[in-house]
Amino acid sequence: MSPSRRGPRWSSSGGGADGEISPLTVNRLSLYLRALTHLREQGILRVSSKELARRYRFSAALIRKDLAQFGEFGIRGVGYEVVPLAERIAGLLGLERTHSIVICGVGNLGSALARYWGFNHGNFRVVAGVDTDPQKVGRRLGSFTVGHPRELKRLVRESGAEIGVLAVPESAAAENYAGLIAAGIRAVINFAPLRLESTADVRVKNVDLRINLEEVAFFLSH
Amino acid sequence: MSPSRRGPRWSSSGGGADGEISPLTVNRLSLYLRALTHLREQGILRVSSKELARRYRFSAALIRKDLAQFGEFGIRGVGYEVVPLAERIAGLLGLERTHSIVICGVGNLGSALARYWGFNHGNFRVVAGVDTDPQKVGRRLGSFTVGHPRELKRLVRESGAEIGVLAVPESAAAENYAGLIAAGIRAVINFAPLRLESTADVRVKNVDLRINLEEVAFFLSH
DNA sequence: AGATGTGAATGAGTTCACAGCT
DNA sequence: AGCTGTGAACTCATTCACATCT
Repeated sequence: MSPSRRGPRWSSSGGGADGEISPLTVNRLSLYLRALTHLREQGILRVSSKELARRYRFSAALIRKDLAQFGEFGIRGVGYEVVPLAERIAGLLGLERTHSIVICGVGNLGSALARYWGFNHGNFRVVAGVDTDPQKVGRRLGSFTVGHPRELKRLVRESGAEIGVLAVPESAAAENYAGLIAAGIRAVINFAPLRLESTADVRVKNVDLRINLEEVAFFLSH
Repeated sequence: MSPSRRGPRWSSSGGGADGEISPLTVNRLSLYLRALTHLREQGILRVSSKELARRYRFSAALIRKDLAQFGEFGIRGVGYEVVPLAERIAGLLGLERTHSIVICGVGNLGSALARYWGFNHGNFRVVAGVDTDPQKVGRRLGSFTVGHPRELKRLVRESGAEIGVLAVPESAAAENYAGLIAAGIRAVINFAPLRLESTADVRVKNVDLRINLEEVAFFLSH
Protein backbone atom coordinates (compact mmCIF):
# COMPACT_ATOMS: atom_id res chain seq x y z
CA MET A 1 0.00 0.00 0.00
CA SER A 2 1.45 3.36 -0.98
CA PRO A 3 2.25 5.75 1.88
CA SER A 4 -0.32 8.35 0.86
CA ARG A 5 -3.25 6.04 0.14
CA ARG A 6 -5.32 7.92 2.66
CA GLY A 7 -4.54 11.49 3.64
CA PRO A 8 -1.37 13.05 2.30
CA ARG A 9 0.82 14.61 5.00
CA TRP A 10 -0.33 18.18 4.69
CA SER A 11 2.06 20.63 6.19
CA SER A 12 0.54 22.68 8.98
CA SER A 13 1.35 25.94 7.20
CA GLY A 14 2.50 27.26 3.88
CA GLY A 15 1.09 24.62 1.58
CA GLY A 16 -2.55 23.55 1.30
CA ALA A 17 -3.85 24.36 4.73
CA ASP A 18 -6.96 22.47 5.59
CA GLY A 19 -7.00 19.29 3.57
CA GLU A 20 -7.93 20.27 0.06
CA ILE A 21 -5.21 20.49 -2.58
CA SER A 22 -5.48 23.64 -4.68
CA PRO A 23 -6.26 23.24 -8.40
CA LEU A 24 -3.26 25.51 -8.99
CA THR A 25 -1.04 22.93 -7.36
CA VAL A 26 -2.64 20.13 -9.36
CA ASN A 27 -2.09 21.99 -12.61
CA ARG A 28 1.54 22.49 -11.74
CA LEU A 29 1.90 18.79 -11.04
CA SER A 30 0.83 18.20 -14.65
CA LEU A 31 3.48 20.63 -15.83
CA TYR A 32 6.16 19.05 -13.65
CA LEU A 33 5.23 15.66 -15.04
CA ARG A 34 5.66 16.86 -18.60
CA ALA A 35 9.02 18.40 -17.76
CA LEU A 36 10.18 15.19 -16.08
CA THR A 37 9.03 13.12 -19.05
CA HIS A 38 11.04 15.41 -21.24
CA LEU A 39 14.12 15.00 -19.05
CA ARG A 40 13.71 11.24 -19.03
CA GLU A 41 13.68 11.22 -22.82
CA GLN A 42 17.03 12.96 -22.66
CA GLY A 43 18.37 10.31 -20.35
CA ILE A 44 18.61 12.65 -17.35
CA LEU A 45 17.99 10.65 -14.19
CA ARG A 46 18.35 13.20 -11.43
CA VAL A 47 17.35 16.82 -11.19
CA SER A 48 17.26 19.46 -8.47
CA SER A 49 14.33 21.79 -8.02
CA LYS A 50 16.65 24.63 -9.01
CA GLU A 51 17.66 22.98 -12.26
CA LEU A 52 14.07 21.99 -13.07
CA ALA A 53 12.98 25.56 -12.42
CA ARG A 54 15.72 27.00 -14.58
CA ARG A 55 14.99 24.74 -17.55
CA TYR A 56 11.22 25.02 -17.56
CA ARG A 57 10.62 28.41 -15.99
CA PHE A 58 9.13 27.22 -12.74
CA SER A 59 9.81 28.45 -9.22
CA ALA A 60 12.20 26.16 -7.34
CA ALA A 61 10.63 26.87 -3.96
CA LEU A 62 7.17 26.19 -5.34
CA ILE A 63 8.21 22.87 -6.84
CA ARG A 64 9.44 21.82 -3.41
CA LYS A 65 6.32 23.08 -1.63
CA ASP A 66 4.02 21.43 -4.14
CA LEU A 67 5.75 18.08 -3.92
CA ALA A 68 6.15 18.23 -0.15
CA GLN A 69 2.37 18.25 0.20
CA PHE A 70 2.36 14.63 -0.86
CA GLY A 71 5.37 13.29 0.98
CA GLU A 72 9.14 13.49 0.88
CA PHE A 73 10.30 12.61 -2.60
CA GLY A 74 13.70 14.27 -2.73
CA ILE A 75 17.14 13.39 -1.51
CA ARG A 76 18.69 16.23 0.47
CA GLY A 77 21.91 17.45 -1.02
CA VAL A 78 21.10 15.69 -4.30
CA GLY A 79 17.70 16.45 -5.76
CA TYR A 80 14.93 14.29 -7.18
CA GLU A 81 15.17 11.07 -9.14
CA VAL A 82 13.42 11.72 -12.41
CA VAL A 83 11.80 8.37 -13.12
CA PRO A 84 10.39 7.58 -9.67
CA LEU A 85 9.19 11.15 -9.25
CA ALA A 86 7.46 11.11 -12.63
CA GLU A 87 5.78 7.84 -11.73
CA ARG A 88 4.72 9.20 -8.38
CA ILE A 89 3.20 12.34 -9.90
CA ALA A 90 1.47 10.29 -12.58
CA GLY A 91 0.02 8.20 -9.77
CA LEU A 92 -1.17 11.29 -7.91
CA LEU A 93 -2.89 12.54 -11.04
CA GLY A 94 -4.56 9.18 -11.51
CA LEU A 95 -2.70 8.55 -14.74
CA GLU A 96 -1.63 5.03 -13.93
CA ARG A 97 -4.78 3.95 -15.74
CA THR A 98 -6.94 5.11 -18.63
CA HIS A 99 -9.86 7.45 -17.99
CA SER A 100 -12.89 7.22 -20.21
CA ILE A 101 -14.77 10.26 -21.42
CA VAL A 102 -18.32 10.80 -22.64
CA ILE A 103 -19.05 13.88 -24.71
CA CYS A 104 -22.41 15.69 -24.70
CA GLY A 105 -22.83 17.54 -27.96
CA VAL A 106 -20.90 16.36 -30.99
CA GLY A 107 -21.07 19.55 -33.05
CA ASN A 108 -17.98 21.46 -34.14
CA LEU A 109 -16.31 21.57 -30.80
CA GLY A 110 -17.50 18.25 -29.41
CA SER A 111 -16.41 16.20 -32.38
CA ALA A 112 -13.09 18.05 -32.57
CA LEU A 113 -12.47 17.25 -28.92
CA ALA A 114 -13.43 13.63 -29.50
CA ARG A 115 -10.85 13.32 -32.23
CA TYR A 116 -8.26 15.45 -30.44
CA TRP A 117 -8.49 13.62 -27.17
CA GLY A 118 -9.35 10.28 -28.70
CA PHE A 119 -6.11 10.01 -30.61
CA ASN A 120 -3.52 12.12 -28.87
CA HIS A 121 -3.77 11.23 -25.24
CA GLY A 122 -2.69 7.86 -23.93
CA ASN A 123 -4.38 8.18 -20.57
CA PHE A 124 -7.68 9.55 -21.74
CA ARG A 125 -10.07 8.08 -24.23
CA VAL A 126 -13.37 9.29 -25.59
CA VAL A 127 -15.65 6.28 -25.43
CA ALA A 128 -19.11 7.71 -26.00
CA GLY A 129 -20.94 10.76 -27.28
CA VAL A 130 -24.51 11.98 -27.40
CA ASP A 131 -26.43 14.67 -29.21
CA THR A 132 -30.07 15.64 -29.51
CA ASP A 133 -29.78 16.36 -33.23
CA PRO A 134 -31.39 13.40 -35.07
CA GLN A 135 -28.94 14.01 -37.91
CA LYS A 136 -26.06 13.21 -35.59
CA VAL A 137 -27.52 10.34 -33.60
CA GLY A 138 -26.37 7.06 -35.10
CA ARG A 139 -23.37 8.61 -36.79
CA ARG A 140 -19.98 7.00 -36.27
CA LEU A 141 -17.34 9.09 -34.50
CA GLY A 142 -13.96 7.52 -33.86
CA SER A 143 -14.64 4.25 -32.08
CA PHE A 144 -18.25 4.79 -31.07
CA THR A 145 -21.69 5.62 -32.42
CA VAL A 146 -23.35 8.84 -31.35
CA GLY A 147 -26.29 8.24 -29.03
CA HIS A 148 -29.13 10.33 -27.66
CA PRO A 149 -28.86 12.03 -24.24
CA ARG A 150 -31.70 9.88 -22.94
CA GLU A 151 -29.38 6.89 -23.33
CA LEU A 152 -26.69 8.46 -21.15
CA LYS A 153 -27.25 6.18 -18.19
CA ARG A 154 -26.81 3.06 -20.25
CA LEU A 155 -23.89 4.45 -22.26
CA VAL A 156 -22.03 5.49 -19.14
CA ARG A 157 -22.62 2.13 -17.50
CA GLU A 158 -21.55 0.14 -20.57
CA SER A 159 -18.55 2.28 -21.47
CA GLY A 160 -17.33 2.88 -17.94
CA ALA A 161 -17.03 6.61 -18.63
CA GLU A 162 -15.94 8.68 -15.62
CA ILE A 163 -15.51 12.12 -17.12
CA GLY A 164 -18.25 14.05 -18.90
CA VAL A 165 -17.64 16.84 -21.36
CA LEU A 166 -20.31 19.44 -22.03
CA ALA A 167 -19.90 20.77 -25.56
CA VAL A 168 -23.52 21.80 -26.08
CA PRO A 169 -25.05 25.25 -26.57
CA GLU A 170 -25.76 27.27 -23.45
CA SER A 171 -29.48 26.53 -23.63
CA ALA A 172 -28.90 22.77 -23.41
CA ALA A 173 -26.13 22.83 -20.82
CA ALA A 174 -28.13 22.57 -17.60
CA GLU A 175 -30.22 19.70 -18.91
CA ASN A 176 -27.23 17.73 -20.17
CA TYR A 177 -25.36 18.40 -16.95
CA ALA A 178 -28.24 16.93 -15.00
CA GLY A 179 -28.21 13.95 -17.34
CA LEU A 180 -24.52 13.34 -16.74
CA ILE A 181 -24.96 13.53 -12.97
CA ALA A 182 -27.95 11.20 -13.10
CA ALA A 183 -25.83 8.78 -15.10
CA GLY A 184 -23.26 8.73 -12.31
CA ILE A 185 -20.57 10.98 -13.82
CA ARG A 186 -18.52 12.69 -11.11
CA ALA A 187 -16.19 14.91 -13.14
CA VAL A 188 -17.33 17.36 -15.80
CA ILE A 189 -15.49 19.67 -18.16
CA ASN A 190 -17.91 22.36 -19.22
CA PHE A 191 -17.37 24.28 -22.45
CA ALA A 192 -20.79 25.96 -22.39
CA PRO A 193 -20.64 29.67 -21.59
CA LEU A 194 -22.16 29.45 -18.12
CA ARG A 195 -20.65 28.77 -14.71
CA LEU A 196 -21.38 25.39 -13.22
CA GLU A 197 -20.26 24.96 -9.61
CA SER A 198 -18.37 22.01 -8.20
CA THR A 199 -20.10 20.20 -5.37
CA ALA A 200 -18.85 17.67 -2.87
CA ASP A 201 -19.85 14.89 -5.28
CA VAL A 202 -19.10 16.42 -8.66
CA ARG A 203 -15.97 18.18 -9.81
CA VAL A 204 -16.63 20.75 -12.53
CA LYS A 205 -14.00 22.47 -14.60
CA ASN A 206 -15.36 25.39 -16.59
CA VAL A 207 -13.53 26.15 -19.82
CA ASP A 208 -15.00 29.27 -21.33
CA LEU A 209 -13.53 29.81 -24.78
CA ARG A 210 -15.38 33.06 -25.39
CA ILE A 211 -14.07 34.63 -22.22
CA ASN A 212 -10.50 34.02 -23.39
CA LEU A 213 -11.15 36.11 -26.46
CA GLU A 214 -12.63 38.88 -24.38
CA GLU A 215 -9.67 38.77 -22.02
CA VAL A 216 -7.11 39.29 -24.76
CA ALA A 217 -9.37 41.88 -26.41
CA PHE A 218 -9.28 43.84 -23.16
CA PHE A 219 -5.51 43.83 -23.03
CA LEU A 220 -5.30 44.80 -26.69
CA SER A 221 -6.85 48.16 -25.89
CA HIS A 222 -5.23 48.90 -22.51
CA MET B 1 -12.89 61.47 -24.95
CA SER B 2 -13.99 58.91 -22.42
CA PRO B 3 -12.93 59.53 -18.82
CA SER B 4 -10.71 56.44 -18.63
CA ARG B 5 -8.95 56.80 -21.98
CA ARG B 6 -5.65 56.99 -20.20
CA GLY B 7 -5.20 55.62 -16.71
CA PRO B 8 -8.32 54.48 -14.92
CA ARG B 9 -8.66 55.86 -11.39
CA TRP B 10 -7.00 53.02 -9.54
CA SER B 11 -7.87 52.97 -5.90
CA SER B 12 -4.80 53.28 -3.70
CA SER B 13 -5.57 49.98 -1.97
CA GLY B 14 -7.83 47.00 -2.22
CA GLY B 15 -8.32 46.74 -5.96
CA GLY B 16 -5.59 46.51 -8.59
CA ALA B 17 -2.68 48.10 -6.84
CA ASP B 18 0.00 49.20 -9.19
CA GLY B 19 -1.54 49.93 -12.55
CA GLU B 20 -2.22 46.57 -14.14
CA ILE B 21 -5.74 45.16 -14.09
CA SER B 22 -5.81 41.52 -13.05
CA PRO B 23 -7.00 38.97 -15.63
CA LEU B 24 -9.33 37.70 -12.93
CA THR B 25 -11.03 41.08 -12.87
CA VAL B 26 -11.23 41.16 -16.65
CA ASN B 27 -12.81 37.72 -16.74
CA ARG B 28 -15.39 38.81 -14.22
CA LEU B 29 -16.20 41.85 -16.33
CA SER B 30 -17.12 39.43 -19.12
CA LEU B 31 -19.39 37.56 -16.76
CA TYR B 32 -21.00 40.76 -15.49
CA LEU B 33 -21.62 41.81 -19.06
CA ARG B 34 -23.39 38.57 -19.84
CA ALA B 35 -25.51 38.91 -16.74
CA LEU B 36 -26.42 42.49 -17.61
CA THR B 37 -27.31 41.48 -21.16
CA HIS B 38 -29.55 38.84 -19.71
CA LEU B 39 -31.22 41.38 -17.41
CA ARG B 40 -31.71 43.79 -20.28
CA GLU B 41 -33.46 41.09 -22.27
CA GLN B 42 -35.87 40.80 -19.37
CA GLY B 43 -36.49 44.52 -19.43
CA ILE B 44 -34.78 45.16 -16.11
CA LEU B 45 -33.21 48.61 -16.19
CA ARG B 46 -31.64 48.97 -12.77
CA VAL B 47 -29.87 46.51 -10.53
CA SER B 48 -27.94 46.68 -7.30
CA SER B 49 -24.70 44.79 -6.78
CA LYS B 50 -26.51 42.72 -4.17
CA GLU B 51 -29.27 41.71 -6.57
CA LEU B 52 -26.82 40.99 -9.37
CA ALA B 53 -24.79 38.85 -7.00
CA ARG B 54 -27.84 36.95 -5.80
CA ARG B 55 -29.11 36.17 -9.28
CA TYR B 56 -25.84 35.15 -10.87
CA ARG B 57 -23.83 33.88 -7.91
CA PHE B 58 -21.30 36.67 -7.78
CA SER B 59 -19.95 38.51 -4.76
CA ALA B 60 -21.60 41.91 -4.31
CA ALA B 61 -18.50 43.50 -2.80
CA LEU B 62 -16.34 42.21 -5.60
CA ILE B 63 -18.69 43.56 -8.27
CA ARG B 64 -18.35 46.99 -6.69
CA LYS B 65 -14.57 46.73 -6.33
CA ASP B 66 -14.15 45.51 -9.89
CA LEU B 67 -16.27 48.28 -11.37
CA ALA B 68 -14.79 50.95 -9.13
CA GLN B 69 -11.39 50.35 -10.70
CA PHE B 70 -12.70 51.99 -13.85
CA GLY B 71 -14.69 54.86 -12.46
CA GLU B 72 -17.91 55.49 -10.59
CA PHE B 73 -20.74 53.85 -12.45
CA GLY B 74 -23.31 53.41 -9.73
CA ILE B 75 -25.91 55.61 -8.13
CA ARG B 76 -25.66 55.51 -4.35
CA GLY B 77 -28.83 54.40 -2.74
CA VAL B 78 -30.09 52.99 -6.04
CA GLY B 79 -27.70 50.69 -7.85
CA TYR B 80 -26.49 50.51 -11.43
CA GLU B 81 -28.33 51.30 -14.63
CA VAL B 82 -28.23 48.14 -16.68
CA VAL B 83 -27.92 49.49 -20.20
CA PRO B 84 -25.27 52.17 -19.64
CA LEU B 85 -23.25 49.84 -17.44
CA ALA B 86 -23.38 47.06 -20.03
CA GLU B 87 -22.23 49.49 -22.69
CA ARG B 88 -19.46 50.75 -20.50
CA ILE B 89 -18.18 47.23 -19.75
CA ALA B 90 -18.42 46.30 -23.42
CA GLY B 91 -16.33 49.38 -24.13
CA LEU B 92 -13.75 48.38 -21.53
CA LEU B 93 -13.48 44.93 -23.05
CA GLY B 94 -13.03 46.47 -26.48
CA LEU B 95 -16.29 44.98 -27.74
CA GLU B 96 -17.59 48.14 -29.34
CA ARG B 97 -15.97 46.88 -32.53
CA THR B 98 -15.23 43.54 -34.20
CA HIS B 99 -11.93 41.80 -33.57
CA SER B 100 -10.43 39.69 -36.29
CA ILE B 101 -8.73 36.39 -35.64
CA VAL B 102 -6.16 34.36 -37.55
CA ILE B 103 -5.83 30.66 -36.76
CA CYS B 104 -2.56 28.74 -37.03
CA GLY B 105 -3.33 25.08 -37.59
CA VAL B 106 -6.66 24.13 -39.08
CA GLY B 107 -6.75 20.52 -37.96
CA ASN B 108 -9.50 19.16 -35.70
CA LEU B 109 -9.31 21.84 -33.10
CA GLY B 110 -8.39 24.77 -35.32
CA SER B 111 -11.17 24.24 -37.81
CA ALA B 112 -13.68 23.62 -35.02
CA LEU B 113 -12.67 26.90 -33.41
CA ALA B 114 -12.93 28.67 -36.76
CA ARG B 115 -16.51 27.48 -37.17
CA TYR B 116 -17.39 27.94 -33.50
CA TRP B 117 -16.05 31.46 -33.25
CA GLY B 118 -16.76 32.36 -36.85
CA PHE B 119 -20.50 31.93 -36.54
CA ASN B 120 -21.44 32.36 -32.92
CA HIS B 121 -19.70 35.48 -31.77
CA GLY B 122 -20.73 38.87 -32.97
CA ASN B 123 -17.65 40.70 -31.79
CA PHE B 124 -15.08 38.20 -32.98
CA ARG B 125 -14.54 36.89 -36.45
CA VAL B 126 -12.10 34.36 -37.84
CA VAL B 127 -10.74 35.97 -40.99
CA ALA B 128 -7.74 33.83 -41.87
CA GLY B 129 -6.11 30.49 -41.21
CA VAL B 130 -2.86 28.80 -42.08
CA ASP B 131 -1.47 25.28 -41.99
CA THR B 132 1.72 23.63 -43.15
CA ASP B 133 -0.14 20.54 -44.43
CA PRO B 134 -0.28 20.84 -48.26
CA GLN B 135 -3.58 18.95 -48.14
CA LYS B 136 -5.10 21.79 -46.13
CA VAL B 137 -3.57 24.80 -47.85
CA GLY B 138 -5.98 26.14 -50.42
CA ARG B 139 -8.99 24.56 -48.78
CA ARG B 140 -11.99 26.75 -48.07
CA LEU B 141 -12.97 27.24 -44.42
CA GLY B 142 -15.88 29.51 -43.63
CA SER B 143 -15.21 32.77 -45.38
CA PHE B 144 -11.52 32.33 -46.17
CA THR B 145 -9.04 30.06 -47.88
CA VAL B 146 -6.40 28.32 -45.80
CA GLY B 147 -2.92 29.70 -46.43
CA HIS B 148 0.61 28.67 -45.57
CA PRO B 149 2.36 30.05 -42.47
CA ARG B 150 4.93 31.78 -44.66
CA GLU B 151 2.09 34.00 -45.92
CA LEU B 152 1.19 35.11 -42.39
CA LYS B 153 2.55 38.61 -42.75
CA ARG B 154 0.49 39.32 -45.86
CA LEU B 155 -2.62 37.60 -44.52
CA VAL B 156 -2.51 39.56 -41.28
CA ARG B 157 -1.99 42.81 -43.12
CA GLU B 158 -4.78 42.19 -45.62
CA SER B 159 -7.30 40.79 -43.15
CA GLY B 160 -6.51 43.19 -40.33
CA ALA B 161 -6.28 40.30 -37.86
CA GLU B 162 -5.36 41.30 -34.32
CA ILE B 163 -5.67 38.04 -32.43
CA GLY B 164 -3.72 34.90 -33.27
CA VAL B 165 -4.80 31.42 -32.24
CA LEU B 166 -2.25 28.62 -31.98
CA ALA B 167 -3.96 25.31 -32.66
CA VAL B 168 -0.90 23.45 -33.90
CA PRO B 169 0.95 20.47 -32.39
CA GLU B 170 3.49 21.22 -29.68
CA SER B 171 6.40 20.74 -32.05
CA ALA B 172 5.18 23.52 -34.36
CA ALA B 173 4.05 25.96 -31.67
CA ALA B 174 7.22 28.00 -31.14
CA GLU B 175 7.74 28.49 -34.85
CA ASN B 176 4.17 29.56 -35.51
CA TYR B 177 4.22 31.82 -32.48
CA ALA B 178 7.29 33.57 -33.89
CA GLY B 179 5.50 33.87 -37.22
CA LEU B 180 2.50 35.51 -35.60
CA ILE B 181 4.68 38.00 -33.73
CA ALA B 182 6.66 38.78 -36.86
CA ALA B 183 3.38 39.42 -38.64
CA GLY B 184 2.47 42.01 -36.03
CA ILE B 185 -0.01 40.06 -33.93
CA ARG B 186 -0.13 41.31 -30.35
CA ALA B 187 -2.57 38.91 -28.71
CA VAL B 188 -2.31 35.13 -28.85
CA ILE B 189 -4.48 32.32 -27.57
CA ASN B 190 -2.32 29.24 -27.33
CA PHE B 191 -3.88 25.77 -27.35
CA ALA B 192 -0.56 23.94 -27.74
CA PRO B 193 0.52 22.11 -24.57
CA LEU B 194 3.40 24.39 -23.66
CA ARG B 195 3.56 27.62 -21.69
CA LEU B 196 4.14 30.77 -23.69
CA GLU B 197 4.79 33.88 -21.60
CA SER B 198 3.18 37.27 -22.09
CA THR B 199 5.58 40.10 -22.74
CA ALA B 200 5.14 43.86 -22.68
CA ASP B 201 4.24 43.74 -26.38
CA VAL B 202 2.35 40.48 -26.67
CA ARG B 203 -0.47 39.17 -24.54
CA VAL B 204 -0.63 35.39 -24.41
CA LYS B 205 -3.46 33.35 -23.01
CA ASN B 206 -2.60 29.68 -22.60
CA VAL B 207 -5.52 27.27 -22.85
CA ASP B 208 -4.27 23.82 -22.08
CA LEU B 209 -7.01 21.30 -22.76
CA ARG B 210 -4.99 18.32 -21.62
CA ILE B 211 -4.28 19.86 -18.25
CA ASN B 212 -7.99 20.21 -17.62
CA LEU B 213 -8.44 16.49 -18.02
CA GLU B 214 -5.59 15.80 -15.65
CA GLU B 215 -7.03 18.21 -13.12
CA VAL B 216 -10.38 16.48 -12.95
CA ALA B 217 -8.65 13.09 -13.03
CA PHE B 218 -6.78 14.12 -9.90
CA PHE B 219 -9.93 15.07 -8.07
CA LEU B 220 -11.63 11.86 -9.16
CA SER B 221 -9.19 9.87 -7.04
CA HIS B 222 -8.83 12.19 -4.05
C1' DA C 1 28.94 21.43 0.17
C1' DG C 2 24.54 21.28 -1.45
C1' DA C 3 19.77 20.41 -1.86
C1' DT C 4 15.43 19.40 0.45
C1' DG C 5 11.55 20.57 3.42
C1' DT C 6 9.37 24.25 5.87
C1' DG C 7 8.30 28.30 9.05
C1' DA C 8 8.10 33.22 8.34
C1' DA C 9 7.49 37.08 5.33
C1' DT C 10 5.51 38.98 1.51
C1' DG C 11 2.14 39.60 -2.06
C1' DA C 12 -2.30 38.93 -4.39
C1' DG C 13 -7.19 38.52 -4.11
C1' DT C 14 -11.45 38.62 -1.59
C1' DT C 15 -14.58 39.79 2.06
C1' DC C 16 -15.93 42.84 5.77
C1' DA C 17 -17.77 46.87 7.42
C1' DC C 18 -18.91 51.43 7.19
C1' DA C 19 -18.44 56.46 5.78
C1' DG C 20 -20.60 59.13 2.49
C1' DC C 21 -23.77 60.10 -1.02
C1' DT C 22 -28.61 59.93 -3.22
C1' DA D 1 -33.51 54.03 4.10
C1' DG D 2 -30.47 52.09 0.93
C1' DC D 3 -26.60 51.36 -1.89
C1' DT D 4 -22.10 52.64 -3.64
C1' DG D 5 -17.22 53.18 -3.08
C1' DT D 6 -13.39 51.97 -0.24
C1' DG D 7 -10.02 51.35 3.74
C1' DA D 8 -9.06 47.51 6.79
C1' DA D 9 -9.12 42.72 7.83
C1' DC D 10 -8.68 38.40 6.26
C1' DT D 11 -7.66 34.39 3.33
C1' DC D 12 -5.09 32.21 -0.13
C1' DA D 13 -0.75 31.75 -2.82
C1' DT D 14 4.05 32.46 -3.54
C1' DT D 15 8.72 33.67 -2.27
C1' DC D 16 12.33 34.01 1.13
C1' DA D 17 15.53 32.15 4.11
C1' DC D 18 17.38 28.69 6.74
C1' DA D 19 17.50 24.51 9.81
C1' DT D 20 18.07 19.88 8.57
C1' DC D 21 19.65 16.08 6.36
C1' DT D 22 22.70 13.34 2.90
